[in-house]
Amino acid sequence: METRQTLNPQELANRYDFSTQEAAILGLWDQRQDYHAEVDPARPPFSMVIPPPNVTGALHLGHALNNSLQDTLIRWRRMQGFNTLWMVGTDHAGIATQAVVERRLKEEEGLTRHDLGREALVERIWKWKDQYEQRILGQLKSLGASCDWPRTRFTLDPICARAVFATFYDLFRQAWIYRGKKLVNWDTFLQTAVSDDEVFNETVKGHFWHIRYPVIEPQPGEPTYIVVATTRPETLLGDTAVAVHPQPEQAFDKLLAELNERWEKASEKERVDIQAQRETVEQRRQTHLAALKQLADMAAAGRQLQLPLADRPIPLIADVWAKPEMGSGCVKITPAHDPNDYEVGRRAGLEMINIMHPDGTLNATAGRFAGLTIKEARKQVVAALEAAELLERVEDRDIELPHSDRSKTPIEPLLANQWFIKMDQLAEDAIAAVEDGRVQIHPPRYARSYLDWLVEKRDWPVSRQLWWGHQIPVWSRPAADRHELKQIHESLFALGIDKSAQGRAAVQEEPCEEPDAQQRALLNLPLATVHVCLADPQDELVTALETAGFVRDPDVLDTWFSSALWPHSTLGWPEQTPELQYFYPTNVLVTSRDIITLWVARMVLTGLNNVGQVPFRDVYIHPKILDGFGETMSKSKGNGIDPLDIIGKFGADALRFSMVQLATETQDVRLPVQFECPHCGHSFDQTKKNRELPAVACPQCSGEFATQWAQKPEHLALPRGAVISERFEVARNFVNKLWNAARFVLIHLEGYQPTPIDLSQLPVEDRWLLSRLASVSTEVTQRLEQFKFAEAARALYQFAWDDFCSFYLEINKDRLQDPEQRPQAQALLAAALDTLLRLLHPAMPFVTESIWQLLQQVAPERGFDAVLSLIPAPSADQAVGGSLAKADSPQVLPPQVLSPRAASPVAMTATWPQLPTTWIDAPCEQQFSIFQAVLAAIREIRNRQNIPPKASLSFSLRCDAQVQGLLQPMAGYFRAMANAELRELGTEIVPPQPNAVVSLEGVDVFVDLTGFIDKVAERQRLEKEQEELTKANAGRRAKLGNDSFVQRAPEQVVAEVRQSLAQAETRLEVIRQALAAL
RNA sequence: GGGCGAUUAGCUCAGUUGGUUAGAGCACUAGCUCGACAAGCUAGGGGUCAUAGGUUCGAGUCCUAUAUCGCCCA
Repeated sequence: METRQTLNPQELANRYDFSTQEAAILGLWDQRQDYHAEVDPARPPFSMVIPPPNVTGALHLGHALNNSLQDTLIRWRRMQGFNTLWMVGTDHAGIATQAVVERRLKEEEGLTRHDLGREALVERIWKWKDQYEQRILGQLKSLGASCDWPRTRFTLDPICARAVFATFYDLFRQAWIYRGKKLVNWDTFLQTAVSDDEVFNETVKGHFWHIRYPVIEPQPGEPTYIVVATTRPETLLGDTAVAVHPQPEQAFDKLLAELNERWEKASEKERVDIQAQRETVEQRRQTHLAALKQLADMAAAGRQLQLPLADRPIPLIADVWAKPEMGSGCVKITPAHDPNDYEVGRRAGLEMINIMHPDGTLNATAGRFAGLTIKEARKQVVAALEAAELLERVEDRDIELPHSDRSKTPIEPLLANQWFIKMDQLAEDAIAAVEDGRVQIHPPRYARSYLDWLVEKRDWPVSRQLWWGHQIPVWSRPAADRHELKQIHESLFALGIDKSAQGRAAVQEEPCEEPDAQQRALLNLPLATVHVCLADPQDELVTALETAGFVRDPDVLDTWFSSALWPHSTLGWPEQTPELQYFYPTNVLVTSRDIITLWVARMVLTGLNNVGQVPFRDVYIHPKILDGFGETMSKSKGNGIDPLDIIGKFGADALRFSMVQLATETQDVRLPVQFECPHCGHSFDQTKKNRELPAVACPQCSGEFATQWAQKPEHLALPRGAVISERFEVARNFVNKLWNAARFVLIHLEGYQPTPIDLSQLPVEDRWLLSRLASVSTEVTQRLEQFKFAEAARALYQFAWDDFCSFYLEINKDRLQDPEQRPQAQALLAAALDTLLRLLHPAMPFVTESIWQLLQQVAPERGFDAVLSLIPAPSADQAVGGSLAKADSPQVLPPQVLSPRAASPVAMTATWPQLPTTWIDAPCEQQFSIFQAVLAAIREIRNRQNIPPKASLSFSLRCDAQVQGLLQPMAGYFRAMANAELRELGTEIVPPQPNAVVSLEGVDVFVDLTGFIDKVAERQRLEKEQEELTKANAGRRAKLGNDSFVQRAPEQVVAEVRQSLAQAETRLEVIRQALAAL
């Protein structure tokens, strides 16, 4: 930093050079490490954990929003005197990261993960992680995030891993973790299961094949075959039943009753549709009911069908899943390959036949079709059916087909062994925590999605068929019979793995679902499987277990399992570390609504289970940023804004302040997106069309530039055009305004000497400023406590720009010229700027720190610090609830004379302003607003009359003694701010002639128009004013003439209307006279 | 199908427990390079508060329905 001797404020650039300044400030902060927290029981803690960004890729604008808000909170609390910890780190993001690395492997080397092997692939992903983690942390730093960098964690690092295995072991031991079968969304390309939220549906053109299933030994009068329809004919190889509705008549009745009910409530338009449906159902009932009843009877009688191509008998069963109104009313059941059929299979105790290899080809159970891909098998199955004359007909149909978001290939449902976490008790505890207010969600409406999801208590499947993640710490061995089972238990006993294993290992025995021994033998199923879970997967028992024939589960845990532990795992749990005891529970979690269930709810339930306390007290859910079309931003749409582009073009403070301004209570905010032309700098709206092009031409200079889609050499050769939003200009301009206001102050602090400020001797403008400062700091504090970021930003913006710059600085221009007034003015200016910087620091840390450093050189000792230090720092017992207990105004009365004190060396650790409420002076603010109104009136006349700014005006004011007392000392300010000379003021004045008059409440302004008068303009202005007032008064008269208003409305409201009518009448009279005089 | 939310100026958004003439920023118009700031200053124009009902002395605000859009869950 420059020294006092070398700083010449006159030489500061008139535009804030954010890129240079940000780099310097980052260096300063890194050197000081004020962001690092150590346990200190004497001080109250305030802690947060970052939602760990995925190491999959770079940060996007949503992260910028999320982290701007968190940093605003943490800086604010730090300034309030809390010992603040912002825990930072990244998430390994299982499938997302593995998929990215695998895709690159395929593209760049033509290899699959199987070519490479587990160990080598995982090694590659670690390398990817190292690279991206660094990039992500770097991005957070450039955003100004004051995370506790030395404590950076990663969900796969040893500390987090320890918590993961401790949790798994604990749940396994209590049998809250169990293994079961589940249909998973199988991605045949990546050969892994993907979760429901990684699946998207796409409508594709397909067919509906109607297939005949012959009836075995039909009784006389019964059909010889049954028709079922399917969009996936190859799955019939895995069919284990055909279902028909058990009570078709009742089903029809119920359906019609429902349609009637809907018809009653429906609008005319909908009724047409419902009526058509009713007719179709009625008709079907006529044509199909008898046959369906017969089928139901056949099912009850245990009739069997011959499964085409596979030549197996399968039962005809009765199940409500079969819809009598659809197709033939019969449906084939393939429990291992369809979620609905799976449920039917469970109800009916059907066999579940898996016909697929993990790579999507058919396995041995498919007989002669084994080895074929799904696509090829479908072709051949259809051909074979045709040849056997079992294909009745084929329909064209649009099909909703699930696709994997990761590989963009169709999903095949597949039955697999999975580990589950039982949700009963865990969910109940997490529900209670929100219901009794231990965790508060803001805005409160989001508590509903949290609770609705938890009450379902659906068990949490935690297995993922991946290599990147925490490998499940369970070793298993199947036992074919009782003898082997006994042997296994004996060998475990010999290893010391039994009930007395004392926290090292736990055993579960999973019996086979199939009770029948013959069936088991047929399907090659074990009698039972013995599972051993190790608390530490590095335990030396591993070798012994593996020698004893146990095999470790190859799957890894769901990423959310490790992130669910984030608030306590990062603090060292299961060790009872001092950090855990001091910083847990954390205070606030800031996140977005789409992971309330996936993440927030799970953190609460694991926190309660592991630590016995909620992980955080407040959850703030911020809005989602959409583009100008109301669509979510994403790289795949081409409308994603890169925060680094914004930081480069507008500065980190502009990005942050914009984010804070966006954080309203609504659930979405729109940010229209533009392209920026790299040739001429022109920015223009993105459209749904141009955002998908590899190259775009600038409408201004017609220069072409490349977008993210550029791939061909001719496009890659073009310069890259950034995706930005003009909305950041507002905040960029604000940052610059602040910079220039500071320049003004710094320039005028020349010769500054620390001077005491005597509050009893202050002129009106200073009292006004202190009053505004006190109200604004109170308001901003309250807004932040309520998580109302946008409102805090609004209050700051309005104060800094409209009050501080437009009035206070302008007024001071005069005073600073006067040697007698100058020291006092300087003392107040320095103190006021100091306070403003503190207030803005949490949202705009760089520019405020830059200016603070300059102010340190010019005025290191300044005014309000004396008051600020009167505020008691929060004590350890004030930490409860996370909010600074309302320490309100200082216990000690604020002094009348403020002595300057040395300020904090950095803004980052300066005290948060909490000015005495006694400074709030409503009458003074009201009086000052009269001054502002008179000033505005004079300026309006000048503009209306087209009087050049350089021409001096003179004016007179008619007002009462009180207003006279206020405005008399401010006469000079009218000169400075409106180039207008106050000639006369008081009750008895002689208005200049000709004049323009503006009648305000309590004061009439007469501007001397000698030499300027434009009668037409003046008449227009007066007539417009007259019209407005007359219209408003007509409304008031109508109100007062309404008896029920006068009788029923509160007296005060009626009185107010009467008063405003009277005042408006007085003003109208002045206008009428003026019009007459014209 | 169930739930949540939105609809206010050309655009993006505020709008307190219902109470004077509905606000801000951007954009637009006119004027201004005066020693902090043209990324600026001064002033101005612009709104049947989505639609239809209802409650009320009084509705942008409360209730009901409709329309359009977005998100979550099944």
